[in-house]
Formats: sequence, C-alpha cells, structure tokens
Amino acid sequence: MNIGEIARRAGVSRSTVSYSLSGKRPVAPTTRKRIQDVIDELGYRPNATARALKEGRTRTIGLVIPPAGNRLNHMQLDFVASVVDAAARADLDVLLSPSGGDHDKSFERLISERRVDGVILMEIRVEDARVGRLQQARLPFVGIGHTAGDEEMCWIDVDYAGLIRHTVRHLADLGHRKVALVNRSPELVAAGYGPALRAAEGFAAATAERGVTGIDVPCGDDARSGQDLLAALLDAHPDLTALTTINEAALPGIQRALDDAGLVVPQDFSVTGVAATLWAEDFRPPLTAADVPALDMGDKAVALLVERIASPSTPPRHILLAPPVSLRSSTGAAPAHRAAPAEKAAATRS
Amino acid sequence: MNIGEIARRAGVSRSTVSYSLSGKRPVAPTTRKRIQDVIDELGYRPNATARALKEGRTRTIGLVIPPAGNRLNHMQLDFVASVVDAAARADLDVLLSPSGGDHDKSFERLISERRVDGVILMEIRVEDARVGRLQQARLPFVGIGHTAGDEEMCWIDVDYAGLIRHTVRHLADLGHRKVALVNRSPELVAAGYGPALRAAEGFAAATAERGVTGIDVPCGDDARSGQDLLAALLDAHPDLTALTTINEAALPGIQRALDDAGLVVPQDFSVTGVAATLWAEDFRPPLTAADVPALDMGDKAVALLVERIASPSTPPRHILLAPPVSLRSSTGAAPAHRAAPAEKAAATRS
DNA sequence: TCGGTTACGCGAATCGGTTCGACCGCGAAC
DNA sequence: GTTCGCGGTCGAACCGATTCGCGTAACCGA
Repeated sequence: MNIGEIARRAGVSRSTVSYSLSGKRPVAPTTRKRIQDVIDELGYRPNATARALKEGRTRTIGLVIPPAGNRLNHMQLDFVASVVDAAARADLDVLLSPSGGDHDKSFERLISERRVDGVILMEIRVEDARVGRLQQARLPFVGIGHTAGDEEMCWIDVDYAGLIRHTVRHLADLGHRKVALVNRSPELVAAGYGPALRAAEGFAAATAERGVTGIDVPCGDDARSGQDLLAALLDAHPDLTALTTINEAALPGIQRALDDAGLVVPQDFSVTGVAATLWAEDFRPPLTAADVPALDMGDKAVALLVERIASPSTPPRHILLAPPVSLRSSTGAAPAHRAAPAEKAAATRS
Repeated sequence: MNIGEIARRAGVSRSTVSYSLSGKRPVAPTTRKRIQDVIDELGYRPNATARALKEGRTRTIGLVIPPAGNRLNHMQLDFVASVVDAAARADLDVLLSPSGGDHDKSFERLISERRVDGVILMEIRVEDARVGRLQQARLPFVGIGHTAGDEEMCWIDVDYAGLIRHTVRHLADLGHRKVALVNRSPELVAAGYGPALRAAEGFAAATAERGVTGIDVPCGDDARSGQDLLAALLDAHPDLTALTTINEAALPGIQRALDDAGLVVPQDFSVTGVAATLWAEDFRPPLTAADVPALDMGDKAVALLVERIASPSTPPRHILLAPPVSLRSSTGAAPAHRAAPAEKAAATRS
C-alpha cells in the first residue's frame, strides 16, 4: 500500500496525492475529498524511509548513552525519559546508541550511515573522540557536559563547580572545619569525566577560600561502594563532620554507614550535594542539595538540537545551569565533638 | 558523497561498487582493490535510508517503553539496556517509543510509517490495543508479558504466579501464619497489568493451600508509598510477621517502615519477593528473593524478534522464566509474638 | 478579443542505493 | 570449430516518496 495505490484508487496522479497531503500546491476540494476518503479507508501513511531519502532528513535524532555496563543513575534516566518525550512532541524519533569507547560500532553506524539528523551526546569526557567525529561528519549535535577547550560546540551542562562551591560554603558557615567530597567513580575521574573534575575544582577552591580542610575521594557509583568508603572515611578522620557529593548512587550507602556508626543527621553529621530531586527526597532526613533539573535539561537539549539542525551555521550556544540549593534538613551546625565511630557503633550494636 | 561518487573515482559503474561491497557477484581482484582504496580514502559508508528503501527493511527495531511519567524501575532499566546491547550485536538499531495509552503518536508513527522491522512491547496489559494494532499491521513483535487469552503472539514473561507461590510456601514453612503481598500500584492493578494480577493469583493459591491468612494490597511504585503502606499495615495487623512483594521500588520504603517500627529483619519480620538482583542485594539484610534475570530477558527478546522477522509465519514461541529463589538472609522463623508497633516505635524514638 | 493570471493536475526527474538482464571475452568440452 | 559456461562489468529498472516544469482551462481587466 503506497502512494501509487492511493492515486490509482482516487483516479489521480501520485503527485496530486502528495500535494493534497502536504498542501504545498492547491488541490480542488472535490479531488482532495476523494483522495482523503481513500486514505481514510485504507489507513495510509507515507513511508518514512522513502520520504527520508527524498527529503534528505530522517526525522530521527540519536541519543548516545553510556554503555550498558555502567548503570544509568536516576539523573541520567530522567534525562533520557525527558529527551524521548520532548522529541516525540517535536515529531522526532529517538535512536539509542550505547557508546563508551571511541570506536563503537553502533555509534559509527549512526554517524556514517546518516541514520539520524542530529545527536545528543551524554557523559562527555574532557578528551572525547566522538566530538571530533561528529564535527568531521558535519552532523549537528548537542553535548551534555562540555570540554574545557572547545567552544565550537553546543552544550548544556550543570555548573558542578559552582554548586559544590556553594555547598561547601554552606557547610563552612555552619561551622564545619573538615569536609569530604564524595566524587564519582575512580574510573570516571581517571577518564577525565567533566562533572567529576569540575566538582573537584569547586571543592578545592571553596575549601581554600574558607580555610577548611577538604578530603576529595572518588567513590564507585553504587550503594555498596558508598557504604564502604564512608565507613573507612569516618574511621580515618574522627574530626570529619560533613560531606558533599555529586554521587547520587552512593547516597543510600552513605546513609547506611552513618547509621552503622550511630551518627544522627544532621546533629552529628551533615550531608549535602548535587542530586536528582527524587534521591534528595529519599534521603533521611531529606537532603539539602542542589536539585539537578534533569527533566528540564532533556527539553532544552532537544530544543537546542532542533535549532541547530535548522540552522547549522549559527554560532553554537551554551547553557550552564545552576539550580538553587534546596534547604532541606540534612545539614546543621557542626557538633562540638564527634564521638569516635568505634564506640558509637558498639553502643548501637548492643 | 554517495556510491556514484565512488564509482566515478574508481572508474567503474555503480553496480560494480555495490557488488564489490556485498560480494553477491564476483569482482576482479584488481578492480576490487581500486574501489576499496577510494572507499577507504573517503570513508564511505552506504546510506542507510536508501538501502532501507530498496531492501524493504530498516534494520531497526522499536522498543515500546512505559511513558515517561511512570519512572522505569531497575528491572525495566536493565531490560532496556540489555535489549539495546543485544540489538547492537545483531547490527540492529533501537528506536524508543514511550507509549501508554492506546493512541500514541509515536507508537503510531513507528507502526504505520514502517520505521521499524519489528517491535518489543514492554509492560503489556491484559487488554492491550497495541497488540491488535501490531497484528493488523503485520509487524513482527515480541511482548514482555502475556495476555491470558492470546496464544497468537510471541512473548517472554516471568512466572510471577509461580514465584510468589514459592515465596509464600517458604514463609509458611517457617511458621508464618499471616502474610502480606505488597503488589504494584493501584493504577497498574486496575489497568489489568499482568504481573500484578498473576502475583495476586499465586498469592491467593498459596495462602489457601497452606491455610495462612493473606493480605493482598496494592502499593505505589516508590519508596514513600512503600513506607506509608507498611506502617499502616503493621498498625492494622499486629500479628503480621512477613511479606512478599513484586514491587521493587517500594523496598527502600518497606525497610524504613520496619526500622521505624523497631522491627529487626529477620528476627521480628521476614521479607521476600521477586526483584532485580541489585535491589535484593541492596536490602538489609540481603533479600531472600527470586532474582529476575532482566539482562537475560533482553537478549532472549531480541533473539526471538530476529527469528520472527526472518520467518513471520512460523507458530509463535513463548518463554516463561522461573528463576530460582536465592536464599539470602531476610527470612527466618516466625517470632512467637511481635511487639505492638506503637510501643516499639516509642522505644526507638526516645 | 486578447494577453496575463490563477487554479488544477499530470508526467518525469530525483534521492542513493540494489539487483536483474545482457554483453563480452576467454578457456574448456564435445 | 562451434558451443557452453563463467568471470567480470555495465546500463537500466526499481523501492516510495517529493517536487519541478509544463499544459490546460477558466477568469480577469483592458
């Protein structure tokens, strides 16, 4: 069932059917009605492939996600969902491509076979070969995260440096003198993952500025790692009274380690950071944190990409988001003295 | 840069380039080398759209996920990841379509514009209009979950009835006399979501069989709902000593409600159910549960779909998975007497 | 009455591949 | 010495849409 079949049944030429559908040239009302009746009867919709070939665009965008091994965190998941949603509203389909390494089969297919009109690139690293590949292919794209040196591309990012700086100041104002940054996984930090690097930057700047002692440690992106890490940290630093983090997935583990040590938040220990709203609200007590507007970012990313596809030659735009810190109840004045973890733990175990 | 350009530069016809690439007809080694050199130099890859038009297949499959509003749980997320992965291995791309209602724009586009060669349909309901739509369009598809009446389709499902029955027997064997089933959200239950219905079936059968009292309650798919529900449940049923669940997302909330009530697992209360391995291991103590092999299911779904695309007329196959129950440490002998929640909670609050 | 719009519709070209039929030259077989 | 088969190549048709150029008829004002 194709446009020729419709034309035949309506007794007109194929071009007339096409014009009737697109409205790009006038078609007599009676003819149009006849055509529409046939279309309605057969439930015809023009073949997307043929249309794409002729028009030179696929009405599809690629969404490059971290590879399946690395589990997506809630922020990323919300982002994916909102991209798919926003794309649907713009009558675009979304092609998924898991890609981590530089030479990924599925990524390469997307680009060189021209399956998509544009790409949204998640989890950009500071040195990212995919950016060069996209530029070389002249394919419009929007990065989630930015690379320091490159102003030639469109991107949207969260101002991790600024937000972490903000949280550290907040803790310093509450009297904390020794503060930890629970960063993303060692692998991501080593790979030069932007948010991890910039969080560290902001952390270093703010601790120096306020004269507090800062401990910057990477942590696997899961509850277990968070628990082990914090237990070790509490053990090694009896005077540690607060932490800030960008590692959402470690939060449940952090909570457990604090419980195990018999520390009450925020009386004995303060916790803050940057996280998706859901995670922040799931913490107990609710986390004082900068809420990453992941849903909003998806909308913005699609809008930016659509704009870029329409006019690829305009100078690239950048959006740096700095959501406000929601004061919930996981931070408080520094305790005069934090009981040694061992003795507290013993007390609760009994 | 297209096949004509390659042909021109290599001094051959377009068909020769095509045959050289596909190997469907012999090409002289010298010619082949000349062509390959030009291709390597320009980095040519045949345009996917044009190829799809001629071949009549897009090498793309559609993955229909629950709409963005309903947050995906870990099981579903693992499943999506493994589908994308398995598809990539089979040189297929994955087009995402969020669809809940019956008349979804993006779903309809996928089907009627023939953007995909086949579809994987997640979260099937007992009455699901999308199934009929796919059959009518003669588009191969595999359902995740099955509809009772319809044996005409391919599906993969987890044997929720059997697994829940199994967990209830386990609890009964440990001496529990009153057991709750924490089911999925009221909306899903009302919509006739298969796993929810079948879990209830299995629960009813097993409680009857073992003569234990069963309480079957729906619960929102999030931590907060789990917490509220269980608190209410403990309050209303002082003799409730165990629960089983298929609602992963509620687990963290269940954990909190138990903590708040001062109940220790498994001494005071037993918890079990069906969950993704990650959630089961994240519970404290680790959850005795049937581990849903979501990653495996993705592989199997893609394999089944590929098979069905290749030969659409063979009778549909069904796969019912019944993963073994991993005995971890969240279930134990029923306590002689469970302290009233109020008095225990008061004790911990002090 | 005549030139000039405008409305309407058709045929053909085009997008970038794949594939069928045909052709040519050469060596083997009868 | 013709014929057959086969390796190697080319031209043309085709997939299903869009769109350009052109023809025709009706209608307008001068």
